[in-house]
Amino acid sequence: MTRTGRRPGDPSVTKAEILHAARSTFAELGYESATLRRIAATAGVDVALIAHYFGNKESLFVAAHDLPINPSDIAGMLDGVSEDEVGERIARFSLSMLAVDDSPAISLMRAASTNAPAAAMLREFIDRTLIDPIAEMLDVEDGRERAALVASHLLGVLFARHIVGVRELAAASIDELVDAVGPTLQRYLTEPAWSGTAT
Amino acid sequence: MTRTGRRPGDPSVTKAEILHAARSTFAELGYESATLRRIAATAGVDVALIAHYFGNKESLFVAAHDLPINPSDIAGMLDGVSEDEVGERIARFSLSMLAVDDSPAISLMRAASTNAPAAAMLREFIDRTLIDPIAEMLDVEDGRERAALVASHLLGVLFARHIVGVRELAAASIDELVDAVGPTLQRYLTEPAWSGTAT
DNA sequence: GCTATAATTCAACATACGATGAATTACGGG
DNA sequence: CCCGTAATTCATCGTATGTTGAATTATAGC
Repeated sequence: MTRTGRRPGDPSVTKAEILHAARSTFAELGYESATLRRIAATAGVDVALIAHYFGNKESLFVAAHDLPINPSDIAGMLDGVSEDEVGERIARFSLSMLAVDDSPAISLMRAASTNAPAAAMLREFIDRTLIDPIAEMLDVEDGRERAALVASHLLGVLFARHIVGVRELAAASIDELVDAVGPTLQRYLTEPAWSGTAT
Repeated sequence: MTRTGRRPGDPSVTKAEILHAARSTFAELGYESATLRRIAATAGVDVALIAHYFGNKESLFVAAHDLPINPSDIAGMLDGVSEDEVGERIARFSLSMLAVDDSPAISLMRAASTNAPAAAMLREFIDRTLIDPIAEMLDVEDGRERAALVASHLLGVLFARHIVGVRELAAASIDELVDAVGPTLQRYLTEPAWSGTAT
């Protein structure tokens, strides 16, 4: 059995396996509890190889979460949708994309809870992929506040369903969630101005 | 300077200081990153004293989060509130109680993200202090599902505001949040049946 | 085909953690 | 006033972590 040294085959698949293992391990355990050794073991690789490719743990985390969704996805999805369907559309798109136990979104949420850089990543991600495009589409003065409320509700559903494991939500299907949450998002987006959020 | 041995004064205040330090440290850093040594340092105490009083880290965590709010608080607060004000009432009560950076709720949320026992604690807490009393008050078939949606939104606002630090929500006052979120909760609670959540 | 370079593992490091046991000091009941 | 007991610290252990450097093997360019 060959133990040390370079092994035959394409190195890029090894690298991809590391990223895959990192994603699912971070998603399952969060940033601090996901150890490099465990990720390496999952990827069938020595710890040092991770350092070789990614330098340190934080860089690996960043690399593993870099391109989950790009902002144009949401923007494109909103294209040509009638105003009164936009809430359901956002709910369905976001939830079906993100409501999976080992999705990068859940991973980021887990990590963000205990790790400041991860929280910054998630904040930026929410800004770029949710708040920015939604606010731009709405094109009203308090658009960002409305979009932030939408984002907060989606985050809450994901948190309650996948992290806390609230029974009533964990038992619900995506369709049922969309039916329940969609109209709420709709209301946040198109209800005529209420007392209002911050300046 | 006295270094070792028992020190003068009431030991119960020392114990209380440990619990206080534990709460704020867990709230700030989450379960894994909040080290016993740091908590001890914050409390001005040696690590071993924590072990003496609480046994191990998990027991300390449980002790530090044991009685933040009891179920009757919510139940009592809902007493005699007219049906169309209940959403705002829950929003105001929950948010003013929980929307503080070092509140036990935020601490539990942080810990729940990466620690299964903490997630179980939070799940039970949500069940007992939110879903149970609200569902009982509603007294309709899908009461628990409605209450779970309320809880998820509240969790989302807390998560987005205090953990992720979404600007638009962090900048908003409690009153503004209540104005925005209250009607949504109201809708979840009293809107005539929609397509529905799980069985 | 040779060789420089990249890929990969092994071994080890310094550090920090949670836990434990022994020692020292103050308190409280008789 | 004395003595058992509780409160508190010190010292240390075993373990696990992230990181680093040296050694070994396959690949790719000439």
